[in-house]
Amino acid sequence: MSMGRMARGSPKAGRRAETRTKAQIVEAAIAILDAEGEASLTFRALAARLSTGAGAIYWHVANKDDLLAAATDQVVSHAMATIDANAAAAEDAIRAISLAVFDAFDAHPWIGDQLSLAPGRSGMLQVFEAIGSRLEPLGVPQGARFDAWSALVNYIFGVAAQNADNARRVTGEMTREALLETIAGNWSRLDATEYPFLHEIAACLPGLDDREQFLAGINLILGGIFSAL
Amino acid sequence: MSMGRMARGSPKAGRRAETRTKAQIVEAAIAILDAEGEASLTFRALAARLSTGAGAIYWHVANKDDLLAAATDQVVSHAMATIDANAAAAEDAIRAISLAVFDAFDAHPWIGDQLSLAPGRSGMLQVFEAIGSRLEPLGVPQGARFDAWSALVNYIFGVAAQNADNARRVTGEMTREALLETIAGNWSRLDATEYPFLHEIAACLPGLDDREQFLAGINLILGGIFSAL
DNA sequence: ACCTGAACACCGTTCAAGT
DNA sequence: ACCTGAACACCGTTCAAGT
Repeated sequence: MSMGRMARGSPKAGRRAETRTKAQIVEAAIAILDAEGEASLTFRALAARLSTGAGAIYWHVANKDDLLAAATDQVVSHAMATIDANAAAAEDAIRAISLAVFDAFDAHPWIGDQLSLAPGRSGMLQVFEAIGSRLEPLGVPQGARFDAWSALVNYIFGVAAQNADNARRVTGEMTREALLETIAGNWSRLDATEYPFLHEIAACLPGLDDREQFLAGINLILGGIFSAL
Repeated sequence: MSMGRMARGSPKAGRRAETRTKAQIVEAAIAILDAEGEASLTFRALAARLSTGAGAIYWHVANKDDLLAAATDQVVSHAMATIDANAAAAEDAIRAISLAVFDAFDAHPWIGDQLSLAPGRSGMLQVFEAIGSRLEPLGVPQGARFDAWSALVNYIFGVAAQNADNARRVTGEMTREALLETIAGNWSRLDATEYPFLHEIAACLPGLDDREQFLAGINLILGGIFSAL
Protein backbone atom coordinates (compact mmCIF):
# COMPACT_ATOMS: atom_id res chain seq x y z
CA MET A 1 0.00 0.00 0.00
CA SER A 2 2.65 2.42 -1.05
CA MET A 3 4.53 2.54 2.22
CA GLY A 4 7.73 1.93 0.36
CA ARG A 5 9.10 5.29 1.40
CA MET A 6 9.10 4.48 5.08
CA ALA A 7 12.51 3.61 6.48
CA ARG A 8 13.51 0.08 5.58
CA GLY A 9 16.39 -1.01 7.75
CA SER A 10 18.72 1.83 8.67
CA PRO A 11 17.68 5.10 7.04
CA LYS A 12 19.97 6.53 4.38
CA ALA A 13 22.10 3.39 4.52
CA GLY A 14 22.09 0.53 2.07
CA ARG A 15 21.21 1.25 -1.53
CA ARG A 16 21.09 4.72 -2.94
CA ALA A 17 17.76 6.32 -2.10
CA GLU A 18 15.46 6.08 -5.08
CA THR A 19 13.42 9.07 -3.96
CA ARG A 20 14.55 12.47 -2.72
CA THR A 21 12.83 14.64 -0.19
CA LYS A 22 12.74 18.40 -0.27
CA ALA A 23 14.86 18.42 2.88
CA GLN A 24 17.59 16.42 1.14
CA ILE A 25 17.55 18.76 -1.81
CA VAL A 26 17.79 21.83 0.44
CA GLU A 27 20.62 20.22 2.37
CA ALA A 28 22.55 19.56 -0.82
CA ALA A 29 21.92 23.11 -1.99
CA ILE A 30 23.29 24.52 1.27
CA ALA A 31 26.37 22.35 0.91
CA ILE A 32 27.05 23.76 -2.55
CA LEU A 33 26.35 27.33 -1.45
CA ASP A 34 28.68 27.05 1.53
CA ALA A 35 31.46 25.34 -0.35
CA GLU A 36 31.42 27.12 -3.70
CA GLY A 37 29.21 30.18 -3.34
CA GLU A 38 26.02 31.46 -4.82
CA ALA A 39 27.14 31.43 -8.44
CA SER A 40 27.89 27.71 -8.29
CA LEU A 41 24.41 26.67 -7.24
CA THR A 42 22.83 25.68 -10.54
CA PHE A 43 20.14 23.12 -11.11
CA ARG A 44 22.63 21.14 -13.16
CA ALA A 45 25.25 21.11 -10.39
CA LEU A 46 22.64 20.28 -7.79
CA ALA A 47 21.21 17.48 -9.91
CA ALA A 48 24.69 16.06 -10.44
CA ARG A 49 25.35 16.05 -6.72
CA LEU A 50 22.07 14.24 -6.14
CA SER A 51 22.77 11.83 -9.01
CA THR A 52 19.62 12.76 -10.83
CA GLY A 53 18.35 14.96 -13.61
CA ALA A 54 17.73 18.66 -13.35
CA GLY A 55 14.01 18.23 -13.86
CA ALA A 56 13.65 15.96 -10.81
CA ILE A 57 14.39 18.88 -8.52
CA TYR A 58 11.36 20.70 -9.86
CA TRP A 59 9.14 17.99 -8.49
CA HIS A 60 10.09 19.07 -4.96
CA VAL A 61 10.84 22.76 -5.42
CA ALA A 62 8.85 25.37 -7.30
CA ASN A 63 11.85 27.30 -8.64
CA LYS A 64 15.20 28.72 -7.65
CA ASP A 65 13.74 31.41 -5.42
CA ASP A 66 11.83 28.77 -3.52
CA LEU A 67 15.00 26.74 -3.16
CA LEU A 68 16.99 29.70 -1.81
CA ALA A 69 14.19 30.68 0.55
CA ALA A 70 14.04 27.15 1.91
CA ALA A 71 17.82 27.09 2.32
CA THR A 72 17.77 30.39 4.19
CA ASP A 73 14.97 29.24 6.44
CA GLN A 74 16.79 26.03 7.22
CA VAL A 75 19.89 27.98 8.27
CA VAL A 76 17.87 30.34 10.48
CA SER A 77 16.00 27.42 12.02
CA HIS A 78 19.25 25.68 12.79
CA ALA A 79 20.66 28.81 14.39
CA MET A 80 17.62 29.13 16.63
CA ALA A 81 17.96 25.52 17.70
CA THR A 82 21.29 26.34 19.32
CA ILE A 83 19.69 28.77 21.73
CA ASP A 84 18.66 27.54 25.14
CA ALA A 85 15.22 29.04 25.54
CA ASN A 86 15.20 29.49 29.31
CA ALA A 87 18.86 30.01 30.07
CA ALA A 88 19.12 33.77 30.17
CA ALA A 89 17.26 36.76 31.44
CA ALA A 90 15.06 38.46 28.86
CA GLU A 91 17.53 41.18 27.91
CA ASP A 92 20.44 38.80 27.52
CA ALA A 93 18.22 36.42 25.59
CA ILE A 94 17.46 39.14 23.05
CA ARG A 95 21.17 39.73 22.59
CA ALA A 96 21.85 36.02 22.25
CA ILE A 97 19.12 35.57 19.64
CA SER A 98 20.32 38.58 17.69
CA LEU A 99 23.89 37.35 17.64
CA ALA A 100 22.79 33.86 16.63
CA VAL A 101 21.08 35.29 13.57
CA PHE A 102 24.06 37.52 12.82
CA ASP A 103 26.48 34.61 13.11
CA ALA A 104 24.32 32.40 10.92
CA PHE A 105 24.24 35.03 8.20
CA ASP A 106 27.96 35.58 8.55
CA ALA A 107 28.67 31.88 8.22
CA HIS A 108 26.40 31.56 5.18
CA PRO A 109 26.97 34.82 3.33
CA TRP A 110 24.93 33.66 0.34
CA ILE A 111 21.88 34.63 2.35
CA GLY A 112 20.85 37.73 0.53
CA ASP A 113 17.43 39.12 0.02
CA GLN A 114 15.66 35.81 0.43
CA LEU A 115 14.08 36.87 3.69
CA SER A 116 10.65 38.40 3.42
CA LEU A 117 7.83 37.93 5.83
CA ALA A 118 6.37 35.35 3.47
CA PRO A 119 4.09 32.85 5.16
CA GLY A 120 5.30 29.39 5.98
CA ARG A 121 8.87 30.18 6.88
CA SER A 122 9.21 28.61 10.28
CA GLY A 123 12.76 29.73 11.05
CA MET A 124 11.82 33.37 10.71
CA LEU A 125 8.74 32.80 12.86
CA GLN A 126 10.87 31.27 15.58
CA VAL A 127 13.03 34.38 15.71
CA PHE A 128 10.02 36.69 15.61
CA GLU A 129 8.42 34.87 18.51
CA ALA A 130 11.62 34.54 20.51
CA ILE A 131 12.27 38.27 20.36
CA GLY A 132 8.66 39.29 20.92
CA SER A 133 8.05 37.04 23.88
CA ARG A 134 10.97 38.63 25.76
CA LEU A 135 9.41 42.08 25.75
CA GLU A 136 6.74 41.55 28.38
CA PRO A 137 9.18 40.13 30.97
CA LEU A 138 11.31 43.17 30.19
CA GLY A 139 8.48 45.39 31.36
CA VAL A 140 7.52 46.81 27.97
CA PRO A 141 3.84 47.72 28.17
CA GLN A 142 1.44 46.34 25.62
CA GLY A 143 1.07 49.57 23.69
CA ALA A 144 4.81 49.88 23.09
CA ARG A 145 5.49 46.25 22.32
CA PHE A 146 4.80 46.25 18.61
CA ASP A 147 7.14 49.14 17.81
CA ALA A 148 9.86 47.66 20.01
CA TRP A 149 9.50 44.25 18.39
CA SER A 150 9.41 45.72 14.91
CA ALA A 151 12.53 47.80 15.46
CA LEU A 152 14.49 44.87 16.86
CA VAL A 153 13.42 42.38 14.22
CA ASN A 154 13.89 44.84 11.37
CA TYR A 155 17.32 45.75 12.66
CA ILE A 156 18.40 42.16 13.20
CA PHE A 157 17.50 40.88 9.76
CA GLY A 158 18.28 44.07 7.89
CA VAL A 159 21.73 44.56 9.31
CA ALA A 160 22.61 40.87 9.34
CA ALA A 161 21.67 40.63 5.66
CA GLN A 162 23.71 43.69 4.81
CA ASN A 163 26.67 42.34 6.68
CA ALA A 164 26.37 39.06 4.80
CA ASP A 165 26.39 41.06 1.60
CA ASN A 166 29.57 42.80 2.65
CA ALA A 167 31.12 39.48 3.57
CA ARG A 168 30.35 38.22 0.08
CA ARG A 169 32.55 40.93 -1.36
CA VAL A 170 35.56 39.84 0.61
CA THR A 171 37.11 37.27 -1.67
CA GLY A 172 40.51 35.94 -2.42
CA GLU A 173 43.24 38.51 -2.36
CA MET A 174 41.14 41.31 -0.82
CA THR A 175 40.82 40.55 2.86
CA ARG A 176 38.34 42.33 5.05
CA GLU A 177 41.17 44.03 6.86
CA ALA A 178 42.63 45.33 3.61
CA LEU A 179 39.21 46.52 2.48
CA LEU A 180 38.71 48.52 5.67
CA GLU A 181 42.17 50.03 5.28
CA THR A 182 41.36 51.06 1.73
CA ILE A 183 38.09 52.69 2.75
CA ALA A 184 39.75 54.41 5.68
CA GLY A 185 42.38 55.73 3.30
CA ASN A 186 39.76 57.05 0.90
CA TRP A 187 37.79 58.72 3.66
CA SER A 188 40.82 60.35 5.18
CA ARG A 189 41.63 61.79 1.76
CA LEU A 190 38.16 63.33 1.40
CA ASP A 191 37.89 67.07 1.53
CA ALA A 192 37.85 67.91 5.22
CA THR A 193 35.42 70.81 4.89
CA GLU A 194 32.91 68.90 2.79
CA TYR A 195 33.21 65.63 4.71
CA PRO A 196 34.41 66.59 8.21
CA PHE A 197 32.76 63.66 9.94
CA LEU A 198 34.01 60.91 7.62
CA HIS A 199 37.41 62.56 7.57
CA GLU A 200 37.57 62.35 11.34
CA ILE A 201 36.04 58.93 11.74
CA ALA A 202 38.16 57.19 9.10
CA ALA A 203 40.65 56.32 11.80
CA CYS A 204 38.04 54.15 13.52
CA LEU A 205 37.60 51.81 10.56
CA PRO A 206 40.71 49.61 10.62
CA GLY A 207 40.19 46.70 12.96
CA LEU A 208 36.48 47.36 13.19
CA ASP A 209 34.46 44.39 14.43
CA ASP A 210 31.14 44.17 12.58
CA ARG A 211 29.71 41.88 15.19
CA GLU A 212 30.42 44.39 17.95
CA GLN A 213 28.92 47.21 15.91
CA PHE A 214 25.86 45.08 15.30
CA LEU A 215 25.52 44.47 19.02
CA ALA A 216 26.06 48.14 19.83
CA GLY A 217 23.05 48.91 17.68
CA ILE A 218 20.95 46.32 19.49
CA ASN A 219 21.99 47.90 22.77
CA LEU A 220 21.01 51.37 21.58
CA ILE A 221 17.57 50.11 20.58
CA LEU A 222 17.22 48.38 23.95
CA GLY A 223 18.29 51.64 25.58
CA GLY A 224 15.62 53.48 23.65
CA ILE A 225 13.03 50.92 24.71
CA PHE A 226 14.01 51.26 28.37
CA SER A 227 14.14 55.02 28.37
CA ALA A 228 10.56 55.10 27.11
CA LEU A 229 9.26 52.95 29.96
CA MET B 1 42.14 68.11 -31.70
CA SER B 2 39.48 65.68 -30.65
CA MET B 3 37.14 68.10 -28.98
CA GLY B 4 34.25 66.64 -30.92
CA ARG B 5 32.56 65.43 -27.76
CA MET B 6 32.05 68.89 -26.36
CA ALA B 7 28.54 70.23 -26.74
CA ARG B 8 27.94 71.47 -30.22
CA GLY B 9 24.78 73.59 -30.29
CA SER B 10 22.15 72.45 -27.81
CA PRO B 11 23.20 69.32 -25.98
CA LYS B 12 21.24 66.13 -26.68
CA ALA B 13 19.39 67.92 -29.48
CA GLY B 14 20.03 67.60 -33.16
CA ARG B 15 21.46 64.33 -34.47
CA ARG B 16 21.58 61.23 -32.36
CA ALA B 17 24.61 61.35 -30.08
CA GLU B 18 27.37 59.26 -31.57
CA THR B 19 28.96 58.66 -28.17
CA ARG B 20 27.43 57.62 -24.86
CA THR B 21 28.59 58.51 -21.40
CA LYS B 22 28.39 56.27 -18.37
CA ALA B 23 25.82 58.64 -16.89
CA GLN B 24 23.54 58.18 -19.92
CA ILE B 25 23.84 54.43 -19.67
CA VAL B 26 23.03 54.46 -15.96
CA GLU B 27 20.08 56.74 -16.60
CA ALA B 28 18.70 54.39 -19.24
CA ALA B 29 19.23 51.43 -16.92
CA ILE B 30 17.27 53.15 -14.15
CA ALA B 31 14.45 53.88 -16.58
CA ILE B 32 14.20 50.20 -17.50
CA LEU B 33 14.44 49.08 -13.88
CA ASP B 34 11.71 51.46 -12.77
CA ALA B 35 9.38 50.71 -15.66
CA GLU B 36 9.81 46.98 -16.06
CA GLY B 37 11.68 45.67 -13.06
CA GLU B 38 14.95 43.98 -12.38
CA ALA B 39 14.38 40.98 -14.62
CA SER B 40 13.93 43.20 -17.66
CA LEU B 41 17.28 44.91 -17.39
CA THR B 42 19.40 42.95 -19.82
CA PHE B 43 22.33 44.18 -21.81
CA ARG B 44 20.33 43.48 -24.94
CA ALA B 45 17.34 45.55 -23.78
CA LEU B 46 19.61 48.33 -22.60
CA ALA B 47 21.52 48.34 -25.86
CA ALA B 48 18.27 48.47 -27.83
CA ARG B 49 17.08 51.47 -25.82
CA LEU B 50 20.38 53.21 -26.48
CA SER B 51 20.29 52.24 -30.17
CA THR B 52 23.59 50.47 -29.97
CA GLY B 53 25.09 47.03 -29.56
CA ALA B 54 25.39 45.14 -26.32
CA GLY B 55 29.15 45.26 -26.41
CA ALA B 56 29.23 49.07 -26.46
CA ILE B 57 27.96 49.18 -22.90
CA TYR B 58 30.99 47.27 -21.74
CA TRP B 59 33.18 50.12 -22.84
CA HIS B 60 31.66 52.28 -20.10
CA VAL B 61 30.69 49.72 -17.46
CA ALA B 62 32.71 46.83 -16.12
CA ASN B 63 29.81 44.40 -15.78
CA LYS B 64 26.25 44.12 -14.57
CA ASP B 65 27.15 44.47 -10.89
CA ASP B 66 28.95 47.69 -11.68
CA LEU B 67 25.92 48.91 -13.58
CA LEU B 68 23.54 48.13 -10.72
CA ALA B 69 25.85 49.68 -8.16
CA ALA B 70 26.07 52.87 -10.23
CA ALA B 71 22.29 52.94 -10.62
CA THR B 72 21.79 52.54 -6.88
CA ASP B 73 24.30 55.24 -6.12
CA GLN B 74 22.63 57.60 -8.54
CA VAL B 75 19.26 57.07 -6.84
CA VAL B 76 20.70 57.64 -3.38
CA SER B 77 22.55 60.73 -4.58
CA HIS B 78 19.37 62.12 -6.06
CA ALA B 79 17.48 61.48 -2.84
CA MET B 80 20.09 63.35 -0.84
CA ALA B 81 19.90 66.29 -3.20
CA THR B 82 16.28 66.85 -2.16
CA ILE B 83 17.28 67.51 1.44
CA ASP B 84 17.88 71.05 2.54
CA ALA B 85 21.07 70.81 4.51
CA ASN B 86 20.46 73.58 7.00
CA ALA B 87 16.71 73.61 7.28
CA ALA B 88 16.10 71.48 10.32
CA ALA B 89 17.46 70.92 13.79
CA ALA B 90 19.91 68.03 14.03
CA GLU B 91 17.43 65.49 15.32
CA ASP B 92 14.80 66.29 12.70
CA ALA B 93 17.47 66.31 10.04
CA ILE B 94 18.41 62.74 10.93
CA ARG B 95 14.77 61.74 10.56
CA ALA B 96 14.47 63.54 7.24
CA ILE B 97 17.59 61.92 5.84
CA SER B 98 16.47 58.49 7.01
CA LEU B 99 13.08 58.88 5.41
CA ALA B 100 14.59 60.18 2.18
CA VAL B 101 16.64 57.00 1.88
CA PHE B 102 13.66 54.87 2.80
CA ASP B 103 11.45 56.58 0.23
CA ALA B 104 14.09 56.29 -2.47
CA PHE B 105 14.40 52.56 -1.85
CA ASP B 106 10.64 52.22 -1.80
CA ALA B 107 10.28 54.05 -5.11
CA HIS B 108 13.02 51.97 -6.72
CA PRO B 109 12.49 48.53 -5.21
CA TRP B 110 15.06 46.95 -7.52
CA ILE B 111 17.69 48.25 -5.12
CA GLY B 112 18.72 45.08 -3.47
CA ASP B 113 22.05 44.16 -2.10
CA GLN B 114 24.00 46.54 -4.27
CA LEU B 115 24.98 48.70 -1.33
CA SER B 116 28.25 47.85 0.36
CA LEU B 117 30.69 50.32 1.76
CA ALA B 118 32.71 49.99 -1.42
CA PRO B 119 34.91 52.98 -2.17
CA GLY B 120 33.87 55.55 -4.71
CA ARG B 121 30.14 55.54 -4.13
CA SER B 122 29.40 59.16 -3.51
CA GLY B 123 25.68 58.85 -2.73
CA MET B 124 26.38 56.55 0.17
CA LEU B 125 29.11 58.87 1.40
CA GLN B 126 26.70 61.80 1.38
CA VAL B 127 24.30 59.91 3.63
CA PHE B 128 27.10 58.74 5.90
CA GLU B 129 28.35 62.28 6.32
CA ALA B 130 24.91 63.84 6.68
CA ILE B 131 24.00 61.48 9.53
CA GLY B 132 27.38 61.62 11.22
CA SER B 133 27.69 65.38 11.17
CA ARG B 134 24.41 65.75 13.08
CA LEU B 135 25.66 63.85 16.10
CA GLU B 136 27.92 66.51 17.58
CA PRO B 137 25.22 69.22 17.51
CA LEU B 138 23.00 66.66 19.20
CA GLY B 139 25.41 66.55 22.12
CA VAL B 140 26.78 63.06 21.51
CA PRO B 141 30.29 62.98 22.93
CA GLN B 142 33.17 61.91 20.74
CA GLY B 143 33.57 58.51 22.34
CA ALA B 144 29.95 57.55 21.66
CA ARG B 145 29.72 58.98 18.19
CA PHE B 146 30.97 56.05 16.19
CA ASP B 147 28.55 53.54 17.71
CA ALA B 148 25.64 55.94 17.32
CA TRP B 149 26.54 56.64 13.71
CA SER B 150 27.08 52.99 12.94
CA ALA B 151 23.73 51.97 14.44
CA LEU B 152 21.83 54.63 12.54
CA VAL B 153 23.50 54.04 9.20
CA ASN B 154 23.28 50.26 9.50
CA TYR B 155 19.63 50.50 10.42
CA ILE B 156 18.77 52.93 7.65
CA PHE B 157 20.32 50.96 4.81
CA GLY B 158 19.60 47.53 6.21
CA VAL B 159 15.92 48.13 6.88
CA ALA B 160 15.35 50.21 3.75
CA ALA B 161 16.87 47.45 1.64
CA GLN B 162 14.77 44.80 3.30
CA ASN B 163 11.66 46.88 2.81
CA ALA B 164 12.50 47.27 -0.86
CA ASP B 165 12.85 43.52 -1.06
CA ASN B 166 9.40 43.10 0.45
CA ALA B 167 7.99 45.64 -1.97
CA ARG B 168 9.42 43.61 -4.83
CA ARG B 169 7.25 40.68 -3.80
CA VAL B 170 4.06 42.67 -4.05
CA THR B 171 3.12 42.18 -7.67
CA GLY B 172 -0.02 42.08 -9.70
CA GLU B 173 -2.96 40.44 -8.01
CA MET B 174 -1.33 40.22 -4.55
CA THR B 175 -1.51 43.67 -3.03
CA ARG B 176 0.45 44.59 0.03
CA GLU B 177 -2.75 44.83 2.01
CA ALA B 178 -3.80 41.33 0.98
CA LEU B 179 -0.37 40.01 1.84
CA LEU B 180 -0.54 41.46 5.33
CA GLU B 181 -3.99 39.99 5.80
CA THR B 182 -2.73 36.60 4.75
CA ILE B 183 0.20 36.74 7.14
CA ALA B 184 -2.04 37.97 9.95
CA GLY B 185 -4.37 35.06 9.26
CA ASN B 186 -1.51 32.58 9.40
CA TRP B 187 -0.13 33.99 12.61
CA SER B 188 -3.50 34.03 14.33
CA ARG B 189 -3.86 30.35 13.42
CA LEU B 190 -0.53 29.45 15.01
CA ASP B 191 -0.56 27.40 18.17
CA ALA B 192 -1.20 29.89 20.96
CA THR B 193 1.01 28.14 23.50
CA GLU B 194 3.97 27.77 21.16
CA TYR B 195 3.64 31.20 19.55
CA PRO B 196 1.83 33.37 22.10
CA PHE B 197 3.41 36.62 20.97
CA LEU B 198 2.77 36.22 17.25
CA HIS B 199 -0.69 34.95 18.01
CA GLU B 200 -1.43 38.11 19.95
CA ILE B 201 0.29 40.54 17.64
CA ALA B 202 -1.23 39.25 14.40
CA ALA B 203 -4.05 41.75 14.82
CA CYS B 204 -1.58 44.62 14.45
CA LEU B 205 -0.49 43.61 10.95
CA PRO B 206 -3.38 44.68 8.70
CA GLY B 207 -2.99 48.30 7.74
CA LEU B 208 0.57 48.42 8.99
CA ASP B 209 2.60 51.32 7.62
CA ASP B 210 6.19 50.22 6.93
CA ARG B 211 7.36 53.78 6.79
CA GLU B 212 6.02 54.51 10.26
CA GLN B 213 7.59 51.34 11.64
CA PHE B 214 10.87 52.34 10.04
CA LEU B 215 10.67 55.72 11.71
CA ALA B 216 9.69 54.19 15.05
CA GLY B 217 12.95 52.26 14.93
CA ILE B 218 14.93 55.40 14.19
CA ASN B 219 13.27 57.04 17.16
CA LEU B 220 14.13 54.15 19.45
CA ILE B 221 17.78 54.35 18.40
CA LEU B 222 17.74 58.11 18.98
CA GLY B 223 16.15 57.44 22.37
CA GLY B 224 18.95 55.04 23.18
CA ILE B 225 21.53 57.59 22.13
CA PHE B 226 19.96 60.29 24.30
CA SER B 227 19.53 58.07 27.34
CA ALA B 228 23.25 57.31 27.25
CA LEU B 229 24.26 60.97 27.36
C1' DA C 1 38.66 56.06 -28.78
C1' DC C 2 34.62 53.93 -29.22
C1' DC C 3 31.09 51.01 -31.55
C1' DT C 4 29.10 46.65 -33.78
C1' DG C 5 26.98 42.31 -33.51
C1' DA C 6 27.90 37.58 -33.99
C1' DA C 7 29.56 33.92 -31.12
C1' DC C 8 30.54 31.47 -26.73
C1' DA C 9 29.44 29.30 -22.71
C1' DC C 10 26.42 29.14 -19.98
C1' DC C 11 21.56 29.57 -17.30
C1' DG C 12 16.43 28.38 -15.34
C1' DT C 13 12.63 26.01 -16.72
C1' DT C 14 9.60 22.81 -19.30
C1' DC C 15 7.88 18.58 -20.84
C1' DA C 16 7.24 14.31 -23.37
C1' DA C 17 8.52 10.02 -22.21
C1' DG C 18 9.68 6.68 -19.05
C1' DT C 19 9.25 3.48 -14.45
C1' DA D 1 4.16 9.32 -7.81
C1' DC D 2 8.38 10.52 -9.18
C1' DC D 3 12.41 10.59 -12.38
C1' DT D 4 15.02 11.46 -16.89
C1' DG D 5 17.41 14.38 -19.93
C1' DA D 6 16.93 16.65 -24.19
C1' DA D 7 15.14 20.96 -25.75
C1' DC D 8 13.75 25.87 -25.42
C1' DA D 9 14.40 30.47 -24.73
C1' DC D 10 17.01 32.99 -22.87
C1' DC D 11 21.34 35.29 -20.31
C1' DG D 12 26.21 37.98 -19.38
C1' DT D 13 30.33 38.53 -21.54
C1' DT D 14 33.94 38.50 -25.15
C1' DC D 15 36.18 39.83 -29.20
C1' DA D 16 37.50 40.33 -34.02
C1' DA D 17 36.38 43.64 -37.04
C1' DG D 18 35.02 48.03 -38.09
C1' DT D 19 35.04 53.65 -38.03
